[in-house]
Amino acid sequence: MPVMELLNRLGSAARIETFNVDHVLFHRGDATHHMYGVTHGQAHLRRITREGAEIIVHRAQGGELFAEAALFSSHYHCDGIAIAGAKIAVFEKTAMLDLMQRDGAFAVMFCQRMAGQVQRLRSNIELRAMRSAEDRIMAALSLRLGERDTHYELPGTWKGFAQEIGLTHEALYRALKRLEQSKRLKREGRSIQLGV
Amino acid sequence: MPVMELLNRLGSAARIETFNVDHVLFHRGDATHHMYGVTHGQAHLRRITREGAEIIVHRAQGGELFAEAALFSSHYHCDGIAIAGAKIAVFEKTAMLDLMQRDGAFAVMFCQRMAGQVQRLRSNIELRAMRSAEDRIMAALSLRLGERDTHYELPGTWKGFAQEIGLTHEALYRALKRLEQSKRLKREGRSIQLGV
DNA sequence: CGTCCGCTTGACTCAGATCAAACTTGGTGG
DNA sequence: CCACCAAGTTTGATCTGAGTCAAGCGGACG
Repeated sequence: MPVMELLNRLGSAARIETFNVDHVLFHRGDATHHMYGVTHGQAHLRRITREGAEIIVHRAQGGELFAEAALFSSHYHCDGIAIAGAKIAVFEKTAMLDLMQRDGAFAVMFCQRMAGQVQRLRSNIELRAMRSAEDRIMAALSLRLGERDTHYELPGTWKGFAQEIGLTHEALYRALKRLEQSKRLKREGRSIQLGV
Repeated sequence: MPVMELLNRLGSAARIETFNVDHVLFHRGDATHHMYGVTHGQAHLRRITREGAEIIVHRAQGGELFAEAALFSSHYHCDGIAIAGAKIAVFEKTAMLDLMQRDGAFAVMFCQRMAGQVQRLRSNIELRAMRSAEDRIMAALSLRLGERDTHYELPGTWKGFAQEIGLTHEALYRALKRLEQSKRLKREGRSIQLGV
């Protein structure tokens, strides 16, 4: 788990904090002094529009980095919130940047993580451009499968999957049913068989 | 323009190619030897689903890097296509990685670019989660505006804007009209005034 | 044993997609 | 300088499929 790796590498420039109620880690506009990593639970990036609506820009899960963009910006662009029950690793921004400058291999690894994220985010956007629920599901599954694979074990819940691809769970279940009826996939619980 | 910067830094490990018809830069599954940058025109990342449907995973514009993920992967995950009329910078993968390893500042800069992209992509996804065209437009504009700004000059066309936020141009124009009628914005050509 | 949550299905509604058509703008080339 | 073509802009009519609300089932977990 790279969050743990980071904790070791940074030594005293890192620590872990635990929150048993929702807690604001930073406010939009604050000067950036830290980057974070989620070790347990969730953390959210949130933005308030000028009309007062709240939009969640990102939900980080256990194992993921959080607010990486802080490294490259003088102030935060969103509010950062640790959700009740979360354990959050806190890294000194300057120490991180130093480490990247000094250790090329580390910098490359960090870039790799970011590149992976960019890839996944892009795929997700293109996915959501598909109007039809059925196409969207099939495309999402295709993206998650290897080239020749035809079987897939859903990591989370179907409801969660629906959210990830931008559908309501009802729409998802109905589309799944149609896909099964037209023999484009078979499923049993959370295990999926493509084609036939 | 950072693509140009890269060309200088990499010297003989970089070159520019021009394409007057659509051209496949690389196929999915090919070993990765190059990363690219778009200097003019467009390049697409494309994937073919097992049902034969084509999905465009990414459309890179002039000035953007293209297929950065190739740096961290042994083979391409998509097909890469230079659109007719494009000028594409071609960078040796190994030279890029070397440079990043050796030059910490360069690595940090590269990460910064990626971080910026991640931010924009995330915002975009959250944007598309909004059902209402009006909310979507207002939120998109809010994201592009500075905190206190109230005026904005649209960089591209309205039609392009519609695509970026996942609406048809018809839906966009109609929603704009409603927003104007309810005095939530005013516009004149491509210049926009929020509120009143 | 009760509660929570994921799962599943039904009925209805509506906002945005789609198809169509006209007008404007801008740029190209003769 | 004007004719012309391509692309953006604007509006109308219609339709459809996903959202919403509602309700019931079953398994997990304390």
